[in-house]
Amino acid sequence: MHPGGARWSPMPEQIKVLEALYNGGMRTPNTLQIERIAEELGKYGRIEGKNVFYWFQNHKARERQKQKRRALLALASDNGSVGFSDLKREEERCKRKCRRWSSCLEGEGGHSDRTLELFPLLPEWKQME
Amino acid sequence: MHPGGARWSPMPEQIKVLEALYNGGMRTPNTLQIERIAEELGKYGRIEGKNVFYWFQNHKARERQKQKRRALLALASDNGSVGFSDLKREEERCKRKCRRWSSCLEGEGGHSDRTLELFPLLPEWKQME
DNA sequence: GCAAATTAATGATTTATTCAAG
DNA sequence: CTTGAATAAATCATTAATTTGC
Repeated sequence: MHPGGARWSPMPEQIKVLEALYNGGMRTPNTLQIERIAEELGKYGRIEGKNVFYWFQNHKARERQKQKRRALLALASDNGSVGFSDLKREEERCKRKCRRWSSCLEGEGGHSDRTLELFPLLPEWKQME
Repeated sequence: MHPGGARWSPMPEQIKVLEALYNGGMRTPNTLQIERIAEELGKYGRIEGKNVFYWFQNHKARERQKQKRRALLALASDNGSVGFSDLKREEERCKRKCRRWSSCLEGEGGHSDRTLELFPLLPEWKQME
């Protein structure tokens, strides 16, 4: 499972609590709140603060994604002149293009550091654990 | 200066050390490295780990920006057929368009965020700090 | 010279995107 | 495919340069 070195896999009870908090309006809990939530959720399984932090980040972002898709879909069904797949295709084209601009001549060679151990020094972070 | 609640303002010596590390190839130091660096830089003025973390993030990102601009400029001066301002304008157009897609019908009335206190766990979770 | 007004740098957060485990 | 984890890009906010009118 994940004693040792695997990623956190939330228990159903933990998810229920997290979603309840989210539906209650919580979006970016601060350190203290995160600690308390982690402590509470610890009753149901191993968990640490950063898991709670990431859960909110991801859930918020992915709700936005869904919302965006729904809106796009709604627009597509309203307007007969341009179909959904057209919108979708155009969006992809644009994204690729933007990515192109962004990564234009990025490398410069240089240091082959490719950093090893990563870490999340998260905003509002302090010696969790 | 910044005892209390202002933002970190790096001393010249601190900057020199940070830049030396950066030029040496360091990009995303891990927690241990950050702590050591912060400890070292603490000799020259108050500093904490997250300042070091943010410094590397920002410095890396802004070096990329400069690089990108330089590359774009170089391309522009090489190729007479398409001017710099053209590239710049097209980039902006695309970015706006992408942003448009992203923010399309974003709100949709969702939660009135700052409402409801909720949940038996976390006594008094509102009004943190 | 010298503050008020603007603008450029940059520390700190948030959001978007990507990677990879399962 | 879903989603935890991590990085990169965009944005916000405050401070320092600098310009400008007196």
